[in-house]
Amino acid sequence: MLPLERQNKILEILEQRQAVSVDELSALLYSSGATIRRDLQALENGGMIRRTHGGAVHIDSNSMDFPMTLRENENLNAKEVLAQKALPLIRDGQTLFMDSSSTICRLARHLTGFQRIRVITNGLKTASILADIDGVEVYSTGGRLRDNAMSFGGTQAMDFARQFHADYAFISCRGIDPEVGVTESNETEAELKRVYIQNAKRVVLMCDGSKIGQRFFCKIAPVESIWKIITNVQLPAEYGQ
Amino acid sequence: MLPLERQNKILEILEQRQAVSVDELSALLYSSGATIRRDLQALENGGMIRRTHGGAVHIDSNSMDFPMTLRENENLNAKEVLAQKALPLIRDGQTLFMDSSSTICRLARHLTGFQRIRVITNGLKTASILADIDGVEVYSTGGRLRDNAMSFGGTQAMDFARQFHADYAFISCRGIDPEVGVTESNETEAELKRVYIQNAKRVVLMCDGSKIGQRFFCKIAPVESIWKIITNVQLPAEYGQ
DNA sequence: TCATTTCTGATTATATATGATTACTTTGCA
DNA sequence: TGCAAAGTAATCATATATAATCAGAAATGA
Repeated sequence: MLPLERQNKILEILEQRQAVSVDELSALLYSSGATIRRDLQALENGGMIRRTHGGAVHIDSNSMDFPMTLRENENLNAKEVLAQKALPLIRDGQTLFMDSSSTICRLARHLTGFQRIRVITNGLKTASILADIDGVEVYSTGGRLRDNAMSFGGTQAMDFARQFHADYAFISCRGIDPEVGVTESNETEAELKRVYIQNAKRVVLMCDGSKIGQRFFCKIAPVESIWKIITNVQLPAEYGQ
Repeated sequence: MLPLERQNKILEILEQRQAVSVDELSALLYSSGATIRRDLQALENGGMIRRTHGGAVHIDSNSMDFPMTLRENENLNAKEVLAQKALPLIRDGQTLFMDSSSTICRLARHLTGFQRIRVITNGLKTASILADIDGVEVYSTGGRLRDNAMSFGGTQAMDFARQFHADYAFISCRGIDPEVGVTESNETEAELKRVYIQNAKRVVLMCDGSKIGQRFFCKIAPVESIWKIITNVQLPAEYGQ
């Protein structure tokens, strides 16, 4: 059997079964263990499978499409908790602004089972996740793509967002403080969040405890303009929640 | 037997079977191993098949998506071949329109090593790939995200594109025919491509041989408005190339 | 017609793939 | 923790496939 033909067969087998052992492949494909191992190594180098001791496992194709950034992996639990708290607010037929942060992106993953939800976002990853969810109509702001943040910004993005009015704006921030209000470290991101806030009926701020009491350079809005703060810690009284 | 006739037979055989060996082809087509090997090499250079030691395997369109290590780059597929042909056209400092097709997306992956390239695209994946490349400034059209195509479309996307003027428009299509011109099966995608064509100095059409002579519902542009057609087969004279 | 180019198959030196062997690593269990 | 079993990577000899070269055959074009 030809080398690539054999490797293709291995891939086929791994699409039907989650995992397979070297011995099984060896028997199925009439090749020695050494040959199978070399095939598996080649496939792994190409990113097609993942090796395990004694065999290989399937890599599912969407997980490799957009490799998770480090930022999303850290504090995963906290973000998941915030998403679960936010979810009950949402109803069928609503229109939502969602910023490009990884916290809000986490919420996007859970937007399943709704009908006629409309989302306007400047987050590339959020948009691509929502694209796969039935019942969600996605609008992306477009504009200049900010390299490291995977988010759109700039005049065009703001103009785009201004065309809509939403039931909720789901936003995150770098810091929130009773005196200074909600702050962000990047002006491009901040100005777009201001647009979201202006054009939404209710503003939901989602941030973990580490942001509380922090102050950053760009002011987004005073605490009073936030309808609800969703966080994983007890909030002091000054936040008016 | 003529060389091209023999190569077509090889392709036919490989459409029915996953893989075939040089010896088998040699027997089936009454030619020496050397001749078969030369045919296979030609087909591989055109991106039509993938060579393996002892024979060749069929290229199936999903498996070729992308994980390509350096060593695997020697095995080119059709989209890769087109990308390599298009690359020399591009110069530092230029502005490019790129559509959302997978063919153009492949070109995007190679846009490395340039300076001050500006790209306007409606392709979600193209945008996210370019975001990671230094020297490329990415603008995404935004607009309604078309679920299955991972691309933006609609009025907003068109309005956005109209704000720019580009040196090149790199577009793909479903069909091209000397009489009907360039066609597409989806109107949303087609109307955006028309905007790209109108606002670009030169239009480069990239498509593999299977599109030649095909006609689809939505007309994009006549053949004359295409500055250069990049394909992996010999073009008949009527295409004016 | 002849000259030129392209194509072909034989030859050979080189490169690749394979399975056996062996020494080493990981795993799981006591 | 340490030991046995299972799995692996490295090496090697062998078989097979390949690219490179060449000379003759077939097509091409003046």
